[in-house]
Amino acid sequence: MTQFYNEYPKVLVSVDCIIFGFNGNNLQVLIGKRKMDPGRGEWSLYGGFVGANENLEDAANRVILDLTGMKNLYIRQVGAFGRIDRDPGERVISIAYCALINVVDYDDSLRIEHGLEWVSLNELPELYSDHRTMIHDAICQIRRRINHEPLSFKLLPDLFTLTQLQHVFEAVMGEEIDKRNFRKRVKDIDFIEKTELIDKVTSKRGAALYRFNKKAYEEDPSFILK
Amino acid sequence: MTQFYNEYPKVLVSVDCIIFGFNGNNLQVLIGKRKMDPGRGEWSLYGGFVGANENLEDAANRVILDLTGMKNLYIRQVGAFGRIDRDPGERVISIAYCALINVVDYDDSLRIEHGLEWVSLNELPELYSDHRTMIHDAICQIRRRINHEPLSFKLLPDLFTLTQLQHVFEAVMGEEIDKRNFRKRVKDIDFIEKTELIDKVTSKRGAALYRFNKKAYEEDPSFILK
DNA sequence: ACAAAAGTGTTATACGTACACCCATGA
DNA sequence: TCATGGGTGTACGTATAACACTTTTGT
Repeated sequence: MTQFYNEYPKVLVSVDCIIFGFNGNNLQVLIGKRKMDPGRGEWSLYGGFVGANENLEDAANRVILDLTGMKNLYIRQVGAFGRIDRDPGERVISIAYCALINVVDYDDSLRIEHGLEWVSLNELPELYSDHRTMIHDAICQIRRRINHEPLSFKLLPDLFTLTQLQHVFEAVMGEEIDKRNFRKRVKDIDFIEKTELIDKVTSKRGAALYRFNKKAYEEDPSFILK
Repeated sequence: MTQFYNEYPKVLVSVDCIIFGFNGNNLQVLIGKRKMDPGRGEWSLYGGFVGANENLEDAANRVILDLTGMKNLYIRQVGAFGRIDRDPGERVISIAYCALINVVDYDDSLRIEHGLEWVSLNELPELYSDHRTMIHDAICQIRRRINHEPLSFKLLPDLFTLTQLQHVFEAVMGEEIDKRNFRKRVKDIDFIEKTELIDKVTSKRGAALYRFNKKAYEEDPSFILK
């Protein structure tokens, strides 16, 4: 079986998934209480071991599909976490992935079935092992990317108001943005398209609904919002 | 031995090290021809397997020490690479690390002993497995960081001229920089200190030598060069 | 004397930021 | 009628980018 590298140690490799959602005000992460030893009962990200014939990203997508029923999400590797004693059971090296989902698309019964909770970033409890570091690294990465990649739309429905979009940016960056300046910048971005539709849910007056035009983006993916 | 996760597959985990140097004009990477199967004779990064009781970064530092005799280098994780068939021998997941060294400090006999070559980024040959992707990801990361972290000095001697420093930035970013604008920005950075020393090697007139003041940096690590 | 690299300021433009009021509607 | 969120423009200051000539010295 092993042909070349007989003499070297093998270790368990897992993926841990940081699933971000947006509740209108805050970025939230899906966490749950561990249902197995070691660490039973501690708050934890959801993860899984990488199969012998499974790519890392496939493993992450498998875990996320299991958790959310969703496919083809925006997903990025956050990094490898391999501290010797990071898993109290035995040596496990874990590759963290983060994904962004629109919570409205999420079938909440799946969340309950898995015993998961949406927790706002600023209300995170103590977490198992190095999971807090993973989340921290993930949010740093998203902050870096949000002004250069069309991330923000992944956290929103297909149709969204500019106020909703602004709230996503504010939640990710952790600071308030001036409404007029924000809208001025958005106007310059061709692939954020105004539709004829009006959202009457979030305000009495009604707000114009916008849409991310993927084709327009792919024709000219230059994108610097700030 | 295995207490908790008996049923899951274990795999080999390695680190691959992307060692960047600067030759005065170009960024260069240390690569060598593989001396073992699989892939014997192909150009490759230098790596090593992660020990059962070894942290990932420790493994990377071990490999780099072996290769260069140098410790405490600037080192960053680039990412985990785990495509099923990335290693033709058997499943190996590799964590890529990049390091920056000042080539003048490097004992060239070690390079020769390991059969390594400095190769400029724009002259890379075909590389073993996914090593080209690793290098690509590493340089992208350095480009992102060079304006926010004091990286550039790691590629230079302790004393350097502003022209040398500018050449580092140009090599990393892959574009020319205006000399006057560059020097203007450097003047605003307190921890890049002018010394009384003059370098007479690189020019007839002589150029002032500068130094990175680590203490000053740590007191005020805010740093945006561009 | 000349070649080669060091060193030095000004100006125009673009960009980011601060800021306050009217509008439309449902309750 | 009033409370709520939607929508709009300007002025100022800062940061960035473009640009050319003089100095020193070794050969």
